[in-house]
Amino acid sequence: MSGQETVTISVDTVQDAARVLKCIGHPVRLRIIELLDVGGERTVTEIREAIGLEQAAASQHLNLMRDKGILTARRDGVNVYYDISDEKVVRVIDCLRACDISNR
Amino acid sequence: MSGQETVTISVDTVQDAARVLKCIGHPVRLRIIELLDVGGERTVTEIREAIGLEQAAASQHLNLMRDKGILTARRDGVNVYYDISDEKVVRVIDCLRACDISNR
DNA sequence: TAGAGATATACAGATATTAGAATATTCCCC
DNA sequence: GGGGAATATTCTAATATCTGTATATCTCTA
Repeated sequence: MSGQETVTISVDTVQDAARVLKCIGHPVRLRIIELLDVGGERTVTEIREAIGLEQAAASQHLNLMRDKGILTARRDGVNVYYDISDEKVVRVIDCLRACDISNR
Repeated sequence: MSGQETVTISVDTVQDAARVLKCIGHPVRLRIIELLDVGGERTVTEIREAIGLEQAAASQHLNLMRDKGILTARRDGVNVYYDISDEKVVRVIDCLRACDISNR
């Protein structure tokens, strides 16, 4: 570390961090992440029913998060199981809970 | 707590958390928060120059975050000093750094 | 009060997001 | 191979967001 660097998230990577945060910053997607964080991997249908989503909407949100690298998808026969791909995301979510960001 | 609740961020407050996250999830705004977190309160002009923003753009992003309760504004004569309003937001940002969410 | 610097607001065009409906694909089982 | 369930893709309309330009407001000082 140089010591003169004031921005600890570099300018280059701010883009990526912002992209992930923005993606998480949607009520439906946040609830999906919550669900997966608490209960582990789930089928699209399970997620759909737990949260109350149209099939297409569920699929779209899940794909979006997979594209961003937030979720992984694992096919098992007819089902596709989604799960959180990266412990880092979980830690941010845990921090959200700990900080109770919504209770202001 | 009832014990049957599986979603630890309640459905009601997920909306607010998502709103804050989405707001933070913008490269410019994330950099502004970074700047304020590291160096404390700053003038609009200082922020503007540090990040390289048009005056109107800076003002708009700052206002947006103030509206969301992320920043506070304090007028001192001709200048308006912005700062992070809530330790909670700082902690989420710190967590972001700790988790290095952008380095995946 | 006039002028100047700092900040905010209004508006418009471009772009992105979102939800829903329809359709397609994939996979298993018969 | 055919049927059916699970999931994905495509398209569209409504809405929201972003950026830039122009204009307005605020505050100090002369």
